[in-house]
Amino acid sequence: MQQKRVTLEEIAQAAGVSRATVSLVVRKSPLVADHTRARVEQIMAEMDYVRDIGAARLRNRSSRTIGVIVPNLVNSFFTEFLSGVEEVMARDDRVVLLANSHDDPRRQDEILQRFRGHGVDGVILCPAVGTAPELPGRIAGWGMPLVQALREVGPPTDFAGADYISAVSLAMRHLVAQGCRRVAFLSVSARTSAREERLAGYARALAETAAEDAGIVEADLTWEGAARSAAQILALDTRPDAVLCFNDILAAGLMAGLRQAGCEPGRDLAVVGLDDLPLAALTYPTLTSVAMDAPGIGRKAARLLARRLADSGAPPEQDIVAPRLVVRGSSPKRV
Amino acid sequence: MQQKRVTLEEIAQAAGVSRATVSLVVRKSPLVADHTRARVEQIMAEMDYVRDIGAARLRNRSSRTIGVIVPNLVNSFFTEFLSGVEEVMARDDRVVLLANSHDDPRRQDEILQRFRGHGVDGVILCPAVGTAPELPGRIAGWGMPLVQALREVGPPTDFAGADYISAVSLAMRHLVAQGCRRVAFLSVSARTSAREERLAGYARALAETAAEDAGIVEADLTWEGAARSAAQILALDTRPDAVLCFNDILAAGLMAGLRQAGCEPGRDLAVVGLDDLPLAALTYPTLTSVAMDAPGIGRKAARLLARRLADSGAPPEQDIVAPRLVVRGSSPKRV
DNA sequence: ATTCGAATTTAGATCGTTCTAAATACCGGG
DNA sequence: CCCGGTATTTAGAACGATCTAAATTCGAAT
Repeated sequence: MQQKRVTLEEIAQAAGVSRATVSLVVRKSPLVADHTRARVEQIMAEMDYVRDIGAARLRNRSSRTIGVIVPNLVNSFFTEFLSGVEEVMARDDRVVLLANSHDDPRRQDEILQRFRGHGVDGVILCPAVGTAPELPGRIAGWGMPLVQALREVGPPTDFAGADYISAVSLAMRHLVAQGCRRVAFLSVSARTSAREERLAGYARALAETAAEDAGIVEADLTWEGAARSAAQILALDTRPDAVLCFNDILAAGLMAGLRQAGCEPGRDLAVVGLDDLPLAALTYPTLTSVAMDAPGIGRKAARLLARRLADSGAPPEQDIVAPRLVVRGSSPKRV
Repeated sequence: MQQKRVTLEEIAQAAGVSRATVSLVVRKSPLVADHTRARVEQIMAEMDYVRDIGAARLRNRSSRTIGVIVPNLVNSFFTEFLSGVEEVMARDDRVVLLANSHDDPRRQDEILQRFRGHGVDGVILCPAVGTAPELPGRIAGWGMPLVQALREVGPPTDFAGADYISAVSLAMRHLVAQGCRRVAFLSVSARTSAREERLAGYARALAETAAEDAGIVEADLTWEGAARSAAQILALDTRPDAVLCFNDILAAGLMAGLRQAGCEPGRDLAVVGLDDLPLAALTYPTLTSVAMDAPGIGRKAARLLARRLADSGAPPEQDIVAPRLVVRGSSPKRV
């Protein structure tokens, strides 16, 4: 069965000191004399001591554990984000509790309760579609430090995300430079801040450039959904010469759908995605996209949370990464 | 600061019963009278009681937490796997501690120590490249239930994975049926059981079918690596008419590389992948692949661990999912 | 030697839960 | 109204660490 743990008490016994001293050694306190520390450390190594973090947390309220809630583990944008979070936390000797809300606010609530029960030090939340704007306030009421990431609800909290307004602008200016004029937008149907932001970017970019609004089409956030919407896009009143997509998954699906409909993406219709997933280099034609550095956003979110844990009084901070255009084959120069 | 928690004691006080009774209610013990239970539950709801799982674990040794170690969070095979694990665990009201070994055994060791300190109930491990075969034994020595997944080291433990030998056979028979004869294998360079298994499958399939070995080429496990290996493949002594790839990422990268080298994948050279990642439907030509049901493997791993937690004496079990061929555009009939 | 302050070490209470063993309440039958 | 038993409830000791406050040790200065 479960092996009995080696405890502080046993180490203390073996080293001929008190439990408290060993505890100080474990926590690398400068209070303990060098020779004592050395002896205790050696004995800990010999006896394979492993500190019980749960017990420690019970007393001092820090579990060195943080929770991360994402709405999805299939979209690689979230997993790249996650890997950034994990990287920083591991370096900081913290551990990540992972949960998937499946974009369901009820499940998200349950997860938060579970996290609460586990005594996480804080949470990084990418709010599910339909999350109540009051949620961040409630979480704060529990005394649980919160960083929102990628999406945002309610009044400002710590937030790490990407500037999709600029990203869409960037993409639009590129399309115009390539000679496109009638640009459609392939959006996602779920109402999230991510969607609103990109649509706002689209509107602003239309105002700023010579491009004309060829229409907005909606699809599920799956490549199949995007493929199905190809027909709709081709049937728009103003036949677009370019499509700007909510993200690379939709863009890739759209290209597949277009080809099926007899329209060669790139040649007949420029396509641009957002996020620059690894996928973008593997489609044909390769996909022009705007890179958002998902792991970077994850690292930023992790650092924001670390800062918040250190200083709960600091004012909320927004940490936004700048987009970077990556031109590939799906948006060639028009002649 | 950290809000003070509502404790059992306070609920007990408010309900006019003892701490022990409230504890029984929390744990849904049948010992407590219905009317008492009802009253206590109501008060718990009113006071927003959240049970401290850390404290509970300290006493009864079950944390309802399990650890998962994957070598990689970018390959979506692992994240799909992960989502299967997470799904089953969440349903079972357990929580997943996630860590990424980056295929580094030293990091993997550190993670295991952290997990130990957190008192996880068990671990699902996808061993890093170069993991010592003794590791599972050491973990067992700690009294920590272990399930290996996708890769395996050391003597048999509980294991959930896919039958890649059959998968490769399936792919090979398909290629032969399409009229291919000279089949090359694009492998990954890192030595893992996953690699050995697929190579063994390749060897066996060559023996079973009319196909001829056109050679084995190695690449990094990235699409860029695979793209670079396209030239090598085209330069093999026996010019292959088909390439079987270690996984879809390599297959997609290879197709991109082939095209760059002036060879049209599908038409000039059939390509088949393994895993059937979502990616496979989005390449051009779309990629024939062998589906391994990654989330299904994750669910199996989670269930194996749950079973092991319930009965630590049971004999080790291997749970292997069967492969399923998905034919797409990259392996057309030869004429 | 004595004293003082700094450097080290420690006893004992404590965190919030569950366990054990025992106490109390309740019920129907005699 | 007492009895035996079942049904419910409970006091108090754990679990393994950390905190507080106080005790001890150690030099150096007197």
